Amino acid sequence: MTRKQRFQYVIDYFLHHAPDAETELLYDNPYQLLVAVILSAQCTDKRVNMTTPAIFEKYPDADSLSKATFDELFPFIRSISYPNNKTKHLIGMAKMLQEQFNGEVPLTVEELVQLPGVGRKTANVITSVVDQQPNMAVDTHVFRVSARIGLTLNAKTPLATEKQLIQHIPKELIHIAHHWLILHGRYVCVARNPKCEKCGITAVCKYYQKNVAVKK
DNA sequence: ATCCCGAGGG
DNA sequence: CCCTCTGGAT
Repeated sequence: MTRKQRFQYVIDYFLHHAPDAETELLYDNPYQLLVAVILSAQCTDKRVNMTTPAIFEKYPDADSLSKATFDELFPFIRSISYPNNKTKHLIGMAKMLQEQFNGEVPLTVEELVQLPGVGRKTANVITSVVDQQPNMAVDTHVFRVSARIGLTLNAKTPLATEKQLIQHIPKELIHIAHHWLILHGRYVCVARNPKCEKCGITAVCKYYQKNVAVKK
């Protein structure tokens, strides 16, 4: 099977089985999505969603969040990974939104990565989810799943994974393909003991063929 | 002990 | 490239 055929098989499968895949983070506008994605670093979406409603109620926009003090905001974030960093990042991010972007979330990767707490992955999430830009955010799930299936070849960094995926996935499908890989990684192709018996694409999966199929 | 939609700094 | 940040779930 060629690499092109592998991509085609995977795309066809998810187009049929997950045509409406989308983020599981709770949000109502770009500002809320940005806050949620910053909080999601090394933390499950489920746990982020437990904290964001209270944050959005007290800090409904960049203006109110920019005026928060560390001690006011910290308790909301305390039970998430890296609460110190994330509290600082959120306030700093909101201040820069106010000072440089009229309180609105910019929708280019170049502008987004200037914000405290926003790196390439977060910028790709915002621009692809809010604006359907053909940017591929590579998180731990996308990285792992792509490597296992064989969508990526010898990709050792998230950036390498991003470039290979963008090269092989049609532009108009990149933003949804991100969610296909995320959700597949979260519920089926999990890090430890992947649930290959539940997986619909083992026929083209390098990991399955190497580690599972041979033992049967 | 390992993992979760990483970012910043050295 | 490396390291640190750092809590909860499994």
